[in-house]
Formats: sequence, C-alpha cells, structure tokens
Amino acid sequence: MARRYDPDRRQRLIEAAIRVVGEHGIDGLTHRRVAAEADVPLGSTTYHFASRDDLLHAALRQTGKEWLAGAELWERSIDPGVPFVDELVRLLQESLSGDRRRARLEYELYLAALRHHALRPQAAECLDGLATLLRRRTPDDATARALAALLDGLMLQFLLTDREAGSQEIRGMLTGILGAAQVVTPGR
Amino acid sequence: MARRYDPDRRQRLIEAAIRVVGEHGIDGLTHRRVAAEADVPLGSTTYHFASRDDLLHAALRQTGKEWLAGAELWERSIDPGVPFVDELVRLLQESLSGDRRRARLEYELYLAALRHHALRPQAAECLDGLATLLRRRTPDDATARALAALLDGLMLQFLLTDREAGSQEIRGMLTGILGAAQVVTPGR
Amino acid sequence: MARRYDPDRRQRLIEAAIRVVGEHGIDGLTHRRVAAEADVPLGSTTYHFASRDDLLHAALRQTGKEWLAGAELWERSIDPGVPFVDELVRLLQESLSGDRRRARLEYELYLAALRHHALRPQAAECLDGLATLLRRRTPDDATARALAALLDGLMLQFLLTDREAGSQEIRGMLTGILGAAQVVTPGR
Amino acid sequence: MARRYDPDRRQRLIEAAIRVVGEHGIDGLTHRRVAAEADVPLGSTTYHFASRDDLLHAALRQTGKEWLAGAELWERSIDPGVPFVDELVRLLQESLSGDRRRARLEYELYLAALRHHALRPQAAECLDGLATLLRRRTPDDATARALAALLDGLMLQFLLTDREAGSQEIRGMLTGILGAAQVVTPGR
DNA sequence: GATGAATGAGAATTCATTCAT
DNA sequence: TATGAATGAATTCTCATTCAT
Repeated sequence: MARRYDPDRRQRLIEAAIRVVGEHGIDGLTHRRVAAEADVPLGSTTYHFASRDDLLHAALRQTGKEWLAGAELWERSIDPGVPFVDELVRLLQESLSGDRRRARLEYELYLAALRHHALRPQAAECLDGLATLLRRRTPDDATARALAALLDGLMLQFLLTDREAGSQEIRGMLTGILGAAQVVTPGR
Repeated sequence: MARRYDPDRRQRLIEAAIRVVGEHGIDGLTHRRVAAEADVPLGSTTYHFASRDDLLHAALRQTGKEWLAGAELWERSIDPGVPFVDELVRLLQESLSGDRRRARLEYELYLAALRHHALRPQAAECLDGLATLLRRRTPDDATARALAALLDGLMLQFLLTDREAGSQEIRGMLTGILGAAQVVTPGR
Repeated sequence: MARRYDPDRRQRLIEAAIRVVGEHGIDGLTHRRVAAEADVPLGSTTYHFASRDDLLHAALRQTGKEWLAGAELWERSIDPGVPFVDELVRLLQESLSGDRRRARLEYELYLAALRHHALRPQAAECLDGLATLLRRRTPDDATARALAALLDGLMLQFLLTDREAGSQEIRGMLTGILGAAQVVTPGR
Repeated sequence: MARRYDPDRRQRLIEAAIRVVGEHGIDGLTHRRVAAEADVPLGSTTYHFASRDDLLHAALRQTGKEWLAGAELWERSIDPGVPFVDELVRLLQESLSGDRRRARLEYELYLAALRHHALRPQAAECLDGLATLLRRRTPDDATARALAALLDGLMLQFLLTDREAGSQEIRGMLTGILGAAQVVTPGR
C-alpha cells in the first residue's frame, strides 16, 4: 500500500498536476485532486509542494520545457529546400491537429502569467526560447520576436474560435501578413 | 434596508464583476465579492446571475463590447496621410501605456474562452470584429485575420514579459514582420 | 404569455406538485420547482399556496383521494366466485407491477405523516377508508384494520427491497399469515 | 481550541446524526446541525462524512443494528408457555408505549429507503433480520416474511394515526388476521 | 388579483493549510 | 520523513418568503 521509498514521487506529482490542469483548468488545480490523480496521500502533496502556487509553478516549468523541446525538434527538422513559410504552416498545423487539449493546456498555463507575476519569468523564458530559435531564420531580433508573437496570435485564434486549421488557410494568413509591408500602406 | 427598487442593479452588478476580475482575476470572481463591490446583498447577485458562469459571460460581453468600441474609435481616427504601420504602433502603444491593468483584464476575460467553451462565441465576436475593422486596410480577409492575430500576439508579449513598449521597438517589430515575405525565405 | 384568466391554476399547481414529489421527493418539493413544472410564475405558487406545507398538504390530499378511488374500484370489481385471497393478490400485484414510481410516490406522501403531525388526519383518512372497504369482507373491524396493516406492510416490503412481486409469492405470504392462527401457537 | 486528538469522533457524529434526525426529521439532517449537536467544528463532519448521504447511511446502519438487537432480545425472552400471539402483542406494545419518538425515528430512517436507492440494502437487512427471527416460530419463510410485514403495518398504523395501542386492541387485530384464513373466504 | 424583484438565511461542498503522531 | 486528521474559511447555489408595483 504505502510506498515507503519513492524517490520519483515529486516528479510524478508534477505530471499529475499537469493532468489535473488539463482536466479541470488552473482553477481546478488543488492538492486533493493531484493527490488523487497521482494516487498518493493528501499529506504527500502538501509536503512536496507547500502551496498551490508551488504546484502551478512546477507545472508551468514542466510544460514550458516540453513545449520548447518540441519547438526545437521542429526547428532542427526544417528542410532548407522548402519555403520557410511552409515549415511554419507545418508547425502550426501539427500543434492544432488531432485533439487540441494539449495545446490548450500549454496556453492556459503560459497565459496564467498574465495575472500571476511570479509566473512571468517562466513565460518569458518560453517566449524568448522560441524567438531565439526563430532568430536563425530572421534578419534581426525584432522580426524574430514579432514572428513569435504572430505564431502565438494565430494559435490562439484557432484555439479560441474552434475553427479548423487547414493548411491552405494557414498558409494564406501567413503569406498575407508576411508580405504585407507594401499592402497596408497603399499610399506609399 | 437597501433600495427595494433598483432598476439598474443588473448593469451595476456587471460593472462590479468586471472590477472584481480586474482585482482578483477570473478565479477570484465570486458572487460574494461582486455583492460586496456593488454593495448589494449576496442573494441579489445570485438572483440576477444564477451561476458564476453567467457572471463571467456578462463580464466578457461587456468588456468585449467596450474594447471593440475603442478599436472602432481608433479606426475612425486613422489619418490617411500617415503610414498605416504608424497607426498600428499608436494603437498598441495606447493600449500598453499607463497602467496595463485594463489591458490585462480584457485579455484575461478574452482568453478565458480557451477553457470555457461557452465563452468562445463571445471571444470569436471580438476577434472577428477587429478583423472586420482591419479588413478596410488589407487586401484580403486572410491578411486581416493574420493582422489581428499579430496584434494579439504582440499585446500578449508585452503583457506577459512586463517589458516596456517603446514606439521605436514596436515599430521595428511591425515593420520586420510585415515586410518579412522576402526575408524569411532568402533563398527564393 | 401571461394567462390573465386561469381558473384551474390551483388544480394544475397541485398536479405539478405531485409530479415534483415524484421526481425529487418530498424534500425536493419547492415553490420554484412547482412553478417551473406548471409553467407558471413563481409568485403564482406562493400566492395560491402561501407555504411549502400547504403544497404538501394539497398533494397528499389529492393522491390519497385518487388512491382510495382506485381501491374502491378494486373492491367493486371483486368476483364473489373467486377466493378473496386471490383478489388481494390481484390488488397487490397490480400496484407493484410496471414501474413502481406511482406506488412509491403515494407511500412517500402517506408516510410523511409519520413526522408531520398536520398530515396525520389525511393519512388516517386513507387508512380508515381502506379498512372500511375491507370491512365488507371481514368478520369484524379489528380484522379489517389488521388486513389493511398487512397490505401496507407487504407493499412496503416489496417497495423497500426492490424484490419482484410474483403472484405465487404474494399468495404464499398471504395464505401463510391468514391461516397462521394455529400454526404460530403450535402448543395449543 | 477543541481536542486535536479525538479517536471516537466518528461514532459520536453518528449518534449526533441520529439525534438530529429524531429532532428535525431526515430532511433536517444537515452537516451543520450534526456539528452543533456533537459540538465539533463544521469541517469535521464533512471530513468524516463527505456527503449528506453518507451521514444518512451511517445513521440508518446504526439504528437498524440497534433495532435488530432489540428484536433479538425480545425473541430470546419469549416464554414458551405463553401463546405466541401474546408475545407479539408485548413486542408491539413495548415499542409503542411511552413516547414514540424512538419508534418514529427508526421508521423514518427505515422508510427513507423508499426514495433513496442506496439505503435499500440496509433496509432489506433489517427486514430480513426480523424475518429470520420470526422464522423460528413460523412453519415457513413466506409466513415469517408476511408476519414481519404485518408487524410493520401495525406499527405504522399506530404511529400514523396517533391512536393508543391498548393490548386488548392489538390482540384483537392480531388474532383477527392470523385466524382469518377461513373467515375471508366464507363461501369456501 | 398577480407577479417579478429582492433578500437573508442556510444548504452541501471543497479547500489550503496546520498539526500531532 | 510522511501522513491522516482536523479545522475554519470560503464557495456556489437554492430557497421560503416578503414586498412594491
């Protein structure tokens, strides 16, 4: 019954916490639910994570790391012979295909920094990590950061509206905006 | 004790709810706090808004409407003699200057749709409203929607990282991305 | 929309109240639910039935009356050529066949008199009504009342245990007890 | 403030719950009242009995056990030299003498199974327990169960109508019904 | 007469956290 | 070190009832 010696418990609790957020949202993250999800006594969760915020923190750190790892994988798999825009389309489409629960979960944790100051460094790290990756394909830092913002905005647009993310559609949006310099200032 | 007759109470409750979200976040939106904020009995809030979700709904509807009105104001004030990019810079800077609490509040409600299905139509309305406005300045729908996504992404980037939003910096990001068509696929 | 003139509303409310008790139990009988069930404004239920107890009262009065009417129908349909025990079996079986919700509802209201003094006269009326009917087939009042008790006890036994009420089984129980005089005092 | 260590608390809560039902009825069984009755903090009742149903369950289990123990005591005290009917009269009269609050309480909990499915096994256990006891004095199972039903019905009749339960009267009813085999089918 | 609004009380639950063991 | 028990605060929600219209 009682796992007297259980060195990975902390990690297992983090993973349980992430599943709990996925299921019940950030508001629904409680010691009790994590304990139940990890099949561990309640006291154990409060022992390893004294406060609810500690749990939240650890959850964001973990998903952020995993998400960034995924982005790096994408970056390393880029085919130089393929237009970069198409690689961006692939990134977005992969994130939005299948059930979107994972993407929603990641964004929910990431955006929680909007309110919780303590999470902002964590969120910034994700953002900067992506920008750094993108920087290898952009002429300057500003463009890389803007591209990161665009990707976030597009992801959210699909997640918020529940619209299908067809590759033609994504492609249209990306090419539209990326080549928009002349367009939006027609008077020029 | 209090007014037995109070025809505007419902609206006052909505405004109180928005202030509560601003102060305590969405998780902190409770009937009790709204009652206290609006100075009405607790039962009155549950009478007008049977569930917490009803309250949340009304709050998003209201801020969404106000935000869209602000965007329209901006659009109507656009000076055709000024490069459109600069008008976009102005929009972002105005939203991010001063204390950012209002912007955070609006985004928090807007992004709540990520988890709460019921709010998605509301969020989509905001998004589409902005895209419609922008459409007057873009060659096609896709570009308008992409531009809306970009603006969201940029707003979030500043809000999440707590970075200053200088007009030069914003300008750099916008011009970088808008003219990025050639750049990101240098080989072409 | 508003039924300005609606003379049968009181009766419709009673019937709605009975349905509510059937669905939610006596504890679940509330003005609100009755209003919803009868599709009538809340204020209308409190107007016609000032208190919850009034509603409960009316509901018991009505089901008691209907139940007694059913019993009388049974009594009048008794075939003199058939052993009376078989007619009792028929009565029980009919009450327990199909879904037992109606029977449960009637007993729930009837037994509420156990706690609510005010309902006792009503319950006594049902009991005495049945005893009076049975009296036509028993040698004296005491036997009639005892038979009424037996029938109640048997009904409850089947309702409480959820057991099937086969006619052979009921018959066995009835004949066992009715001829038990000699048996239970074997020494006599 | 109160005892941090209190090993019998659970049991004390059950007893408090039974007193609360006795005082306020099943509908009146609330965590709050139990807490007050047992003089423990509200949170303690919800800790030990997460839901109102758990409380109800425990209360019925306890009274059922006690009631059955009483019945066994009666059975063991039966005098073989006395007609069994008189022993039945004694059982009923003892249960109905003095204040009938205990009897009402027991029946209220027992009959709650009518609505609450989850309580039915508990109620069935009481019923079967009594039938088993009676079986030692009846020729077959059916008669034992019918006798149990008769006793229930008689108890309820007195409890519902508030009539005095004189021993002559009870005796008359019992002998009437037990010897009714010939009577109710006079034509036979 | 009829009714929508209002109100205050109280319901079940859930919880973070503390503490004795 | 780990943990079950305990606690007090807060949550949503439902309600009977009252009252102004």
